[in-house]
Amino acid sequence: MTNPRVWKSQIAHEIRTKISEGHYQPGDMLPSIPDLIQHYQVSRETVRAAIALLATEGLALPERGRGTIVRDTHPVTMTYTPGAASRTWKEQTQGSDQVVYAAWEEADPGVAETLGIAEGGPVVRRTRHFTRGRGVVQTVDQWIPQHVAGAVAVDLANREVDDQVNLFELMAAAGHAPATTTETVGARMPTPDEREDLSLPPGTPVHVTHRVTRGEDESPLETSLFVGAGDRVSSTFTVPLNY
Amino acid sequence: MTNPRVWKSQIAHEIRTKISEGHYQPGDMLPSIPDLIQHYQVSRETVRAAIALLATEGLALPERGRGTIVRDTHPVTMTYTPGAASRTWKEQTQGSDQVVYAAWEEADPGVAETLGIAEGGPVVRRTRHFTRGRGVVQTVDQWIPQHVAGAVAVDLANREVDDQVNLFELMAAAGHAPATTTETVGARMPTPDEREDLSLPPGTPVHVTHRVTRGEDESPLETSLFVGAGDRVSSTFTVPLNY
DNA sequence: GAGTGGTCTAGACCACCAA
DNA sequence: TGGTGGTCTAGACCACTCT
Repeated sequence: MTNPRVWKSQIAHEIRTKISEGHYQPGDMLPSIPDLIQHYQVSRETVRAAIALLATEGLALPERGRGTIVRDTHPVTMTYTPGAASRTWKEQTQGSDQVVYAAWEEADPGVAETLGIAEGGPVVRRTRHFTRGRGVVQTVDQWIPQHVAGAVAVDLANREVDDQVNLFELMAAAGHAPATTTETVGARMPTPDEREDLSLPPGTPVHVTHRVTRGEDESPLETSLFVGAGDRVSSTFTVPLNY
Repeated sequence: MTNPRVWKSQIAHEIRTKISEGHYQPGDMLPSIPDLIQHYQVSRETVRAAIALLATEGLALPERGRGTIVRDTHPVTMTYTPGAASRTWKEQTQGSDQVVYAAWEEADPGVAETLGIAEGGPVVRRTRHFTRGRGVVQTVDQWIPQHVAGAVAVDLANREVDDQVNLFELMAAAGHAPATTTETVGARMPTPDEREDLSLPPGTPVHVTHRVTRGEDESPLETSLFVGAGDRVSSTFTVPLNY
């Protein structure tokens, strides 16, 4: 044979099919492990391996003492719209955001390069958590170079300053008016830290947005890294066409 | 104890740390399973479970007969830029795209709604594969409603017509000039089909873009669904700011 | 306490790769 | 042919939830 025995994939495939055909609805309990052992006449670990596969695909959520729940596949409940600010977040999502960290730091190589400053140069770093319902849905790290942060009328290294809209307006007032943002959007699996911060179930990717805000002269004014729960955050962009 | 025994997570954690600290570099081989059994004095399945964890996180890639390779964490090698067309794809990435399917179909409910036509109404569906190096990197499904597809000077249900730029120009020539696109970007784990099409290693999410192209009067002209390998595709948007 | 999933073991056999 | 990872087993013990 070219293949080893196939129980694991076989069982996973059958359950996956039953989910996609609606035999098992989101919220339903899957048959218990002992039931599946009976049904397929295989060992416990084999059944668990099949379920684990479905879990990493985001289709099932095993819970100790209760059973295995069929997950809602794409409950994309929230939209982050770029080029807008946290005011928009609140309006659109009825969520909230909170500054959890703000301080002067030395720019690491990556940040220094995107901001066009010297490595190790002074930057303000601000970390925010965006919340909706219970639980953090997106985290943001923001870096602002000294020549911008120092020109602004408030102390950005202070957690009190918590409104993005004001920040952009303050920048404008300080002679650093933001003109455009460039956002690069990608996906990857979360680090263990991110899984904890965002309470991610197994098999849920994160949605990563790297933003650079520039002034009229194209000089970078700030850069941010948004990391959102892949099953709860998406981004919408509208772009005029030229072809 | 509140926790069961922890070997699996413990071993995974140690290896993960060694990767992030550079003791194991991308491309290196991890110690073999027998070595790790020796080192940690645990059973084979326990070691495999730890490695499987790292694999689903995208950090390790076990290969039969060879060993387990440390994966390159974020090799985002390619950029899809929205509002542009496949001409741009070729210029930017030195890749190619190929039409693998083109035919008239009946609109399913979702497509019908986004296109603003009747459910089951006639649409042209076109599927393309975007390739770079060896292997498909992104697949696209596109739906064009009859009043647009029928007005265009070529037969879109024919696979020969393969250039997106021409399509937009053809639409314009037929009195349906595209004016804007709205793109919604998200992330999720792939279906088994997608894993095969895109040759995705375990633990790699897909990067999903849902696009709607509209004319001057906001009427939908086409909709597309882009599904890309999360470790190879990202999207970049530049947006003028208004705050 | 009964039932659920989580972890671990010791051993077996298989598929694949490279020398 | 020897080493690597992949699958599977039968049984044990543990942690958690619900009644």
